[in-house]
Amino acid sequence: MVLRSNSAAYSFIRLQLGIRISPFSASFHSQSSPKPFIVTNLNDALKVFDEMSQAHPLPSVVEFTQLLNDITKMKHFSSSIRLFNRMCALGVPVNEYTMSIVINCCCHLHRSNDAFAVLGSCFKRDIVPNTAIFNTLLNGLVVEGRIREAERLLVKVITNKLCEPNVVMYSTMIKGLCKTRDYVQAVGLLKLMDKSGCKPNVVAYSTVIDSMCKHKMIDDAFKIYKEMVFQKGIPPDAVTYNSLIPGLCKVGRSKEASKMLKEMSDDQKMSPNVKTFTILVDALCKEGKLEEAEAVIKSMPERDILPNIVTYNSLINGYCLQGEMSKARTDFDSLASRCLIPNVVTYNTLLKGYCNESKIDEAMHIFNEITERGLEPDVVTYTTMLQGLFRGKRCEDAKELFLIMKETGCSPNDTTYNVLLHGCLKNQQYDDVKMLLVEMDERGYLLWASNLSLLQSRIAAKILDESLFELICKLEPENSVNASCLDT
DNA sequence: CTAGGGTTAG
Repeated sequence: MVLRSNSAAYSFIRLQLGIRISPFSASFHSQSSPKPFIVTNLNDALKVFDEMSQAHPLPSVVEFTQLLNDITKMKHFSSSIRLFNRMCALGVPVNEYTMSIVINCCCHLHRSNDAFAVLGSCFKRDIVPNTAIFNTLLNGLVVEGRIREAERLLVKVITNKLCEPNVVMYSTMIKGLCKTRDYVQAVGLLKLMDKSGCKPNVVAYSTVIDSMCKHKMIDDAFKIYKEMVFQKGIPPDAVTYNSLIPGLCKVGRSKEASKMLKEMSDDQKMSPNVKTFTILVDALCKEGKLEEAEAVIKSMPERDILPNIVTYNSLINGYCLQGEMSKARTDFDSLASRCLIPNVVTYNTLLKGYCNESKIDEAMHIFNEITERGLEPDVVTYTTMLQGLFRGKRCEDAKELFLIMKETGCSPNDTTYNVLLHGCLKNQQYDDVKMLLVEMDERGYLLWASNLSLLQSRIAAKILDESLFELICKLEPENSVNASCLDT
């Protein structure tokens, strides 16, 4: 149970802050007044603040707080906090609303400790924190992964009646519990809300559903979904579907995903968009169901949704995976007539397709086309091309390209190094192995399992020197991924 | 002022 009874009244906040809690202090009611200034950037805002702070008499707390709110909305959280401190120094009688903005800023900066310090000064100033303030604090802890502390805070809020917890507060706690995969407690809290009269809504349920979908617990997710819809009568919304559809795709159940997407499309209140459809198209392509993927794309305009370049990248990738390069090429060539501009991912996809077919000259052609079209080859482009060159046994070209890559300022990453290492080992380019291992070690990159076994076998066969073992051990291969796909 | 979601390539 989350809400075990706890008699250590007040202790959590008091201990944490060293402050006295006065829940019965009078609340401050500010009057609203028109906005004095309109600011759109930080510099203007800071100028306005300077003017305000030099005015006689000093503008009211309401005006200062509105300015603070504007700066916070521009996401200049640190500046807001600085100005708040200056307000306090000026003697502006800050109120509950000012405090909530500052606490919000601290939490956005992942500094809940500072947020609690602000809460402490609320109590000192006899400002009663409201539910929104406690929700923000709770969320701050959850965002920082301090789930146990978040739980304790919630318990204190309830047992000490610091504020009336609402559905937002419970949902925030549920998010935290899901984060640690504590679904027993997360679901328990849903039930407890029900009993306590604070009925869980679609957000509370969808939080749990989404987390389960992300962790491939699709059956559990549907159990909660059914409970929500059929037992509680809460209809799903677009967010619920956007969790369940990718969740089904992720576990290879694209048929059900496509049924669900149709269900979603039939609902007038729901609006699946191009991303929702692209998830399904991509899943179908990866399962090799290209005709179905094409059908989904064809059906999109009927729903006033136009496939974009990302949708077509998935389709092109699907054909590349099936080895149907001519179809991939046809779709690629048709992009212009659909008013779509290929991006670097499009080219990388085709490049990989040609490399997999060992059509290195075609791949080279695509590679050159990237720059001709005014795009920049990225680390994926270079890595794919390097892999293709090694596959075509063009080791000298590969080494040359690696140099060009570095010269143009494109930093190789761990995949690049593993691809190079694999290529060298498979092509008997043993002179380069040590240099690559040293550079990987310098950058802290991990060794793929496939490369580890290649290295071990070469050492066992006395082709490579035993002294490399020490270096290999430092690359922590036990944590690395299996890249046996390279051997195809 | 506070809680949940979604796309492509090595």
